[in-house]
Amino acid sequence: MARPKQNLYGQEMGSKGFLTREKIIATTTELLGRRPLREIKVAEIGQSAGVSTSTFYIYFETVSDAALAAIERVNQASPEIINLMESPWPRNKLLQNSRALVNMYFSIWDKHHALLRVRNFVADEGDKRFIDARRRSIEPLLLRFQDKVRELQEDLPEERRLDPASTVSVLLAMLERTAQVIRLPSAHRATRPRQVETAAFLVASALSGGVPFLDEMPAAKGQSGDYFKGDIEGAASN
Amino acid sequence: MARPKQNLYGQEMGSKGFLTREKIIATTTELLGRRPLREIKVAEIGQSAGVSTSTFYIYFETVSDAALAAIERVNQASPEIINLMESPWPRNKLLQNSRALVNMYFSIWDKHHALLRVRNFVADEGDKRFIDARRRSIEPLLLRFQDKVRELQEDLPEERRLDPASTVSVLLAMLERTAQVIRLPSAHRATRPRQVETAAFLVASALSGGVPFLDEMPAAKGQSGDYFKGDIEGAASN
DNA sequence: CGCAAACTTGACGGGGCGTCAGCTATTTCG
DNA sequence: CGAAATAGCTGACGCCCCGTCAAGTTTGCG
Repeated sequence: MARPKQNLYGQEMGSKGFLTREKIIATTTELLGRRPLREIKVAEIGQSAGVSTSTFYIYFETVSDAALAAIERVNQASPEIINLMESPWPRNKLLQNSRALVNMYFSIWDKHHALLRVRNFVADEGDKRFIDARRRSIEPLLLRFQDKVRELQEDLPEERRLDPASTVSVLLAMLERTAQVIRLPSAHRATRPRQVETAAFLVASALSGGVPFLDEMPAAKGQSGDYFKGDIEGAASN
Repeated sequence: MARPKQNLYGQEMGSKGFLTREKIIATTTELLGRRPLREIKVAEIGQSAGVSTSTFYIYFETVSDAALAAIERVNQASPEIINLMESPWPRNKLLQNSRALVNMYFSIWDKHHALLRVRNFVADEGDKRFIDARRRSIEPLLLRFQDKVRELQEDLPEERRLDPASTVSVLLAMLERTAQVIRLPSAHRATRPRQVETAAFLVASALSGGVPFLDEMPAAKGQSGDYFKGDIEGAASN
């Protein structure tokens, strides 16, 4: 977002500078698809992009910064997904729609897995720019997801509803990580279609708040501490 | 595991060498708690551990290798968790037990988040040693999780059961990522206790295979492709 | 055309990387 | 015990990447 109008020297960027910057971003994107971030050198980007390292430093401070610019271009909320999330989800289509959502979500991760992985990793390290990039990228999805939670749980008695913000946060966490894990070789017999199926099942369960064991369900928004008094060692450490 | 008996020079390690190696691992662990992996220099580890950089290279090839050694020491399957997973889970305690499990799991991530994050990131990049480290670390949990799926779904008609391997893979993915995300500042009102609650709810749902919308549930192990025919762009790319 | 702003680069000092020869400490064993 | 063998440690060095700067080239505009 907020495409910069100046380079790092404070100069107004004209068409030539803009193109050079674009080429650097494109090259960085390309390299990140083939090699871990930490192995990508400024000299390598320069060589592939056909500019000197000095030129690189006119537009970016570090390789991570160039990667961030590439990451900002990834649209996690494709028109298809938005469209799906904004259409009504009748009860008898809940699982089908969840499945479609999961597949759409995974296909975006398939396409951009290197960039999205780096984004999340650096964000997890606490880098505010990457945290913001992630937040901005998932926000359109997140808000519509929350609406779906409210929509699908409006029939439930209040005390059995799940908190929309927390529910969506956990669901997106599941989707993010499953999209990654699904790419790793699995020693156990977890196949992609079956993991899609499980993910869809969980999305549907959480969205609808449906539970088959209501008899023992306490206030759904309760404090978890009430039910687990074991020795949580340093649960708030670091 | 498989503590090396030799250093990288092919020498048998005596007690002195062993202690030096331990000190390097401990220092690496400590530094990783304060600073991202990529910023940690060999010289810094050496200085903190009271050895020269040359000594470092006798025991490890790179900083990542030292980090891997530190990671191998983390036991994700604490006795408490194993104990919980091996005890019976009566239906009317399903959610409580799930909640306890989630809290135990999160507390381990709280304690070792830096190491576990690095482990998963490097594994996701395709590094076999880190992939193996992750697999070995979660296996005790994973197997017992699978047993619970079978145990809790044995009453269900076969066509409604979830595939244990895929179910557990997705659940662990959810727990791993949620344990991370829970640490990030949340712009929306997702609080830790509520995210624990949602995670526990999803664990309980998946373990029991319970669904409130059985009427439209197809063969639970089906191919996801049957239900989503939209334009999945490059779902198997890269 | 001519000037100012935009753009690019080669060259360079600084610093982390990884190796090696040579020294010290410990162990082995006659 | 003493000496040879083995384990352990390090300073110094060459290499490569980093990030900057002064000095050049190109572009746009009056």
